Amino acid sequence: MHELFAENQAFRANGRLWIEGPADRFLGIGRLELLEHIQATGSISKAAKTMGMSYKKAWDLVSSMNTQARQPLVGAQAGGAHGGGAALTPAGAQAVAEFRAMQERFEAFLAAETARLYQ
Amino acid sequence: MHELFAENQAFRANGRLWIEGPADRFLGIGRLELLEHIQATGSISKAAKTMGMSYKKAWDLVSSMNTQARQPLVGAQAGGAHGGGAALTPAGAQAVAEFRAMQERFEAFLAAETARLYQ
DNA sequence: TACCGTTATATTTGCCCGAACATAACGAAG
DNA sequence: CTTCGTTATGTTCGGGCAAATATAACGGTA
Repeated sequence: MHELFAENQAFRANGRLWIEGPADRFLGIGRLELLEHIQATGSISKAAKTMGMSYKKAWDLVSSMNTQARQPLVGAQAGGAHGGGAALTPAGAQAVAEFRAMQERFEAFLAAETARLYQ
Repeated sequence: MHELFAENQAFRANGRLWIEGPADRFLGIGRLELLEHIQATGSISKAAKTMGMSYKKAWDLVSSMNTQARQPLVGAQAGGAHGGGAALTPAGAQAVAEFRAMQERFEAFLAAETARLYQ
């Protein structure tokens, strides 16, 4: 393979990884980061803002995950002290931890494949 | 993780894998299959037709690969006995073999990750 | 009870990417 | 020198999906 690519190692293996259900995508890197931001901020709207994402899109993603999972990943309440808020359920926290680990194994795979291009 | 997913194992890990250069995507599963069809048919247009792809799109993909690689992956000639044709160069055949193997390693990775969801 | 920031949801707008269409050149063969 | 199937390339068109916009409801608090 090394003969095919430039000496400066300009080429690399890359990819996308996700978990999908029968109907739709369930969890990918974008949804993972959204969950992590919800975990950090306690709010869907704050998480969306920090990611440069519209609230509607963020809410649609959360809705997709909550309806597909056996148990919701995000619990939210409208109204109240500061307008409301959202937090990860235990299932959500577990999903974040597990998929983050899966993503890291995938990145290790990609690094190994990139190295292989030049071995 | 097993508590998050249904007993019927409806969820699975999936993904996309490709090799990218400094400017653009270089080789993915779609381009790989195109190269394999060119290899089998000796023609860009026949390969495109069997894949249900427009000739222009197929040619654009071939052009992208040929301009990014150190050596062209596909050699083609217009005109002649039966209008011309196209064939993989040795570099093209090598790229097909190597990326096909990479893709199969990726599919093994996905199968292992899917199994892990329910372990 | 007015206010505030959030959740929740529908509708409209806009834009980009791919599909479709069009055209030219090539070169052996008859 | 016409025909044929292919390579080669530009341009136009349309649909689908993301973005933007709009609106309502919620429920503590002051």
